[in-house]
Amino acid sequence: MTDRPRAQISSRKLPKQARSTELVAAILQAAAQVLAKEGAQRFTTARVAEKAGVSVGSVYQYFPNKAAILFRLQSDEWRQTTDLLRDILEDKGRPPLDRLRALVHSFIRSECDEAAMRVALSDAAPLYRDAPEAREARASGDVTVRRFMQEALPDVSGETRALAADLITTTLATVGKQFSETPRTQAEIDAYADAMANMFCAYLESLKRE
Amino acid sequence: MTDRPRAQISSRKLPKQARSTELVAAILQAAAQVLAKEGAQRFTTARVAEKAGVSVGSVYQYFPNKAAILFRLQSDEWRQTTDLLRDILEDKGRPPLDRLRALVHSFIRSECDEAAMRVALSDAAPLYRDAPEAREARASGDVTVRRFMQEALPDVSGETRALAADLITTTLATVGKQFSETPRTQAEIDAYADAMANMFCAYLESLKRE
DNA sequence: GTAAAATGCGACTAATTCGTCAATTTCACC
DNA sequence: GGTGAAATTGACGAATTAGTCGCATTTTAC
Repeated sequence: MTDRPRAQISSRKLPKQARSTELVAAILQAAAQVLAKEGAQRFTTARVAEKAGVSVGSVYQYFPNKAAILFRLQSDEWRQTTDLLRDILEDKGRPPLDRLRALVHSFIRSECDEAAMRVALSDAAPLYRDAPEAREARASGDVTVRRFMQEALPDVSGETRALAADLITTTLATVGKQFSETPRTQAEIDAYADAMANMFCAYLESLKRE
Repeated sequence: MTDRPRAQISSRKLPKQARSTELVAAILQAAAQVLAKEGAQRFTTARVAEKAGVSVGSVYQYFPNKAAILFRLQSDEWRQTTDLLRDILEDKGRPPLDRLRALVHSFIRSECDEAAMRVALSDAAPLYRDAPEAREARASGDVTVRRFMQEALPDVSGETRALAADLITTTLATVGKQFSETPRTQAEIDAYADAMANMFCAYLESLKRE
């Protein structure tokens, strides 16, 4: 066709490495925005590139395919959550059940922030969840919770403890996600987190008594 | 997949002859199979039609769009679950907490049957969940659980009870789904259901004591 | 037996999407 | 200023998909 005028975007001159690093960051940020605003269905490489002010070609320079972008977003999200979790659970200055309560509240609150993005990310899960990297990422995260359970329930058998850890982790994650899918007031959020914390504590207490 | 929610999701026209009734049944059965075997990504009207031994045109004769087929599958599934739930919870011959235990076991077991189809169905949820019909369907189902909670926790405030009902229902549904996503032995299934039932019972007991 | 209604067909259209690649621009270094 | 490699571009190819429409076939009603 005809030659088209260049879009002259005045980007700072930067050393090679930094330039591409920024590009990756821009792509990820744009991806998060597209995901939150448009939803998983309308999350396309073209839209991400446009939002990032970059061409599709550049996106494919740093990500092998669409799923890789989504997986990266999910990984970042997940590591953030894991860090939060560890900080709270390993604060040895407080009784275990207090820490668990605090954990539930933090988690639910953080789940309700950026709810749109998280929901869309889980809508898109079919695209990346079968990747081997995704599997191994999931497996490596239960260590903290196991250690906590060992401290909270020292006299309970390892098997029961592992099951309880699994159940609590899964409940927190899945119920939190479901809960955040509809908009809530802060009061509702706190009430729900309280109820969940009560349930967990009652459960652990009952295991202690056995 | 299309992106925006379709205007209408209910049946386009009602089958009048026996022939067409059979056709609808064939489409639904084929749809369930395609969903289970191919997953949400590869669930297309063409594949459903082929599996049903029918043409795409015929599919569109009775379903206004793809989402309608998925919604119908979901509805059927959901009604089946609701019936199961009611039968168990309203068996007045047994103590409430016994019934709750039985409910958890039944639910988890049923969730693990046809796991592939249910997972795919929830993967496809973005396609039908925003439809008005889907919203109202969800809302109408908590009655049974509320009644049960009233019986199990007569002395607890209505607010607390409603919250507990919501929490238990959501936990059962979401954790059950997550649990069924990976293949399990019967022993694992029973152990997990036991743990979950223990958690619920401990929670309700703790509410009674307050 | 026949006409009208109901049902069924499937090639086709229009739209969307992912990912590629030859051409172009930028930039570090001379 | 000049040079070549790295970075970036965006039009394009290939593939897939939802949904339509005119026509063929079957059933029903009389």
